[in-house]
Amino acid sequence: MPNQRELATTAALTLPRFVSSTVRFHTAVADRLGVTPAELHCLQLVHSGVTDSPTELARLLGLTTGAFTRLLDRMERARLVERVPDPGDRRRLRVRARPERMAELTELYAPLVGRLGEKLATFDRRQLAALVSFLADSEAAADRAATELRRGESGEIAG
Amino acid sequence: MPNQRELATTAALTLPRFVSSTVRFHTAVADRLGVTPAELHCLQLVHSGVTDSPTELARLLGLTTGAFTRLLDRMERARLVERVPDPGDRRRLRVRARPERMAELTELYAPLVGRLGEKLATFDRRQLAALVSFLADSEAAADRAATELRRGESGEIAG
DNA sequence: GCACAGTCACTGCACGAAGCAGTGACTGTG
DNA sequence: CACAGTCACTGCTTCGTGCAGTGACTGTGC
Repeated sequence: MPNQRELATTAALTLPRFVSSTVRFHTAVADRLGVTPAELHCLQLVHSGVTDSPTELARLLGLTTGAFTRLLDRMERARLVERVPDPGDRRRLRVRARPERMAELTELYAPLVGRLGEKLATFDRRQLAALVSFLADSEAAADRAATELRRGESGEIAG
Repeated sequence: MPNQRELATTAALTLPRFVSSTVRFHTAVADRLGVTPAELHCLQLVHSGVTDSPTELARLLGLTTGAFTRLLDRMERARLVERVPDPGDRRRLRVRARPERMAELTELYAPLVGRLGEKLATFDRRQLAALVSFLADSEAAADRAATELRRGESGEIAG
C-alpha cells in the first residue's frame, strides 16, 4: 500500500502535465467556437446556471466590470449569449446563454466525453465511486487553490 | 451497475466544470509567477523535459516562431529560463529552465498536490489503479481532442 | 569551392484583449 | 427629496500575439 508521501510525489509529477493538457483542450474548444478562453469560461458559468449577473461573472473570471462589458459585447455579437434586462432593478442585467449555440459546445466536448465514458465503463462500483469523489474534490481544491493564489497575489513573490 | 450512456451523461455534465476550475487554477499560478498562461505552459514543457527546441515549443503552444521569440524574451527577462546556444548547429537554440525559479512553481502547486495526496491516501489499490489509469487516459484524450480540434480548425463551424 | 534553397530565430507593424479611471442611469435610505 | 452607493458602460493605455519580412547559418548540387 503506497503511503501518502509517495502519492503526493506522484501527484506532483503528474498534475502539471494533466493540467496543461486540460488547458490546451479548453483553449482549442474556445478557438473552435471563435472565442477566447475567458469567454468560454464565462459561457460555461452561465450555461451551467452558476450565475447570470455580470458583476458576479466578472469576479469569477477575475476581470474588471469594464473588461467584462467588452467580453459581453463580443459574445453577444457572436450570438453566444444575450443581455436580458432585469425587471426588478433597472441598473441590472442578466446574461442568458443561447441554446442553439450550446449544442455546438456540447458537440465539441463530445469526443472527449465519449472516450472518457468508455473508460469509465470498465470500472466497477467502488472504483467509480472513488473516481467521482476524487474529481469532485479536485474541482473544489483547484477552485480553492486558485482563489487563495488570487487573494495573496500582490507582492509576496515579486522579487 | 451504471451503463455507458449514463456515465457519458454524467461525464458531460461534470467535465466542463472540472476543466474550468483546472484552467482557473492554471491561470492563477501563472499570475503568481508573473507570466501568462502560455508562458507557464512553456515552462512546464521545458521543465518536464519534453523538448528544449524553440520551434518545437512554439508548435506545441500553438504559436508562431515570432510570437515565441517574444515569449522567450519575457521569460528570460523574468529569469525563468535561459537561452543556450546549440553547439552542433549555430542557427539553433536550447531553452533551459532555471532551477531556482522552478522551486517557486513547485511551491505554488504544493497546496493542491497536498490536498489531492490526502484524498488519494483514502483509496485502496484497485481504486488507485483505476484512478491513475483514468487520469493517464484523460490526459491523452484531452491532448488528442485538442489536436483534432486544432487540425480541423478552419471553416467547418464558421457560419 | 561556390551558389542556392531551406531552416532557424529574430524584428516592424497591426489588432485585439484587458486594466484603469471616469460617466451616467438607477436604487434605497435618511 | 437630497445623497451616497451600485451597476453597466466608455476613453485611453498597455501588453500579448499573428503576420510578413530579415539576416545568420546549414547542407546539397554542380
